[in-house]
Amino acid sequence: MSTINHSLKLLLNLAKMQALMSRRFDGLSVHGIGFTDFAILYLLHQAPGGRLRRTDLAEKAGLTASGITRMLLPLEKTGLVAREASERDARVSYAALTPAGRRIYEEARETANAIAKEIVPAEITRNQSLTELFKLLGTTI
Amino acid sequence: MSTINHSLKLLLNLAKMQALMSRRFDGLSVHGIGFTDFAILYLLHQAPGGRLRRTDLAEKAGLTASGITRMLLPLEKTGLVAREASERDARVSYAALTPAGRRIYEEARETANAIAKEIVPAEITRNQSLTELFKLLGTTI
DNA sequence: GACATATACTTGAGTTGTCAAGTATTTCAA
DNA sequence: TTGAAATACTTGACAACTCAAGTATATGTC
Repeated sequence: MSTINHSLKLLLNLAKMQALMSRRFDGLSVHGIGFTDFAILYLLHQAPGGRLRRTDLAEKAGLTASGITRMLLPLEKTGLVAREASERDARVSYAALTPAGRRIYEEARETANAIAKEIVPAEITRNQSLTELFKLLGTTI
Repeated sequence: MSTINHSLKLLLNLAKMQALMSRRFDGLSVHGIGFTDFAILYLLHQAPGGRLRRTDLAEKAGLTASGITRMLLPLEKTGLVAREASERDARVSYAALTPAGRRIYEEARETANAIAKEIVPAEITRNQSLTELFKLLGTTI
């Protein structure tokens, strides 16, 4: 085979797009957070009780356990996320959204929604095949 | 609006998928290169004369000018890419694929093709809407 | 032909992750 | 009930970028 297959081409495009996109989301910096921070706040906001085990949060965000430790550090320092221990298992600790975290999230969400709309034309998001892709790959947030 | 719109959800998924994916491409390390290195070699391989201006390469790869300088450094050091000056414009320099670079690229391509096939089921790649997405966003590699 | 502006690139400093290895706790099987 | 293996997390060292600011050259305008 002397060329790249379609799957690989798609992944190259995906990588490029993600790079461009994440730079656009610098607009979130007015709220003092980055794109990944936003994803974390979103996941916590969605979770029952506004909290998740660090491992689960890592998995949902597509990060490693180590990556989550690193990303949560500044969020805990600024008080957007609190660390909570589990009384059942001394190994686990939770990341929980604080009231301040919730407030920032809700503000940042408006900005993020606006940026996303700019980047991705609305018709595209209604296209089934993309959700199919994510489903098949098991990466749905 | 109290929730995330579809565009934003799509972008969150995209980011997650890209993170997972790029970790899978650690398989390229047997060739001594990473995923972005591979993308660079691919773009040079494709280009007429096997070379591109650094700026153009950056744009095509979705990196900044600074990022390209940084990424090319080790590739030049290991001799996969050569720096060539322009005789028309003293500001520009080209990145050119060397014979060694071409060889490594061709080897790595087989690995990358195989990994991509594993990650993305073939049916998906035939789905138009994804290419539509990339086209509309103008990010096609 | 001189000067403002644009373009191509590099560099310093910082951010956001990774992997490999380490620590603590839990679970399971003999 | 005692180890061996698994799980949850953290840490050190490093990679792969980013932005802001700098240098050098080119271009267009008066």
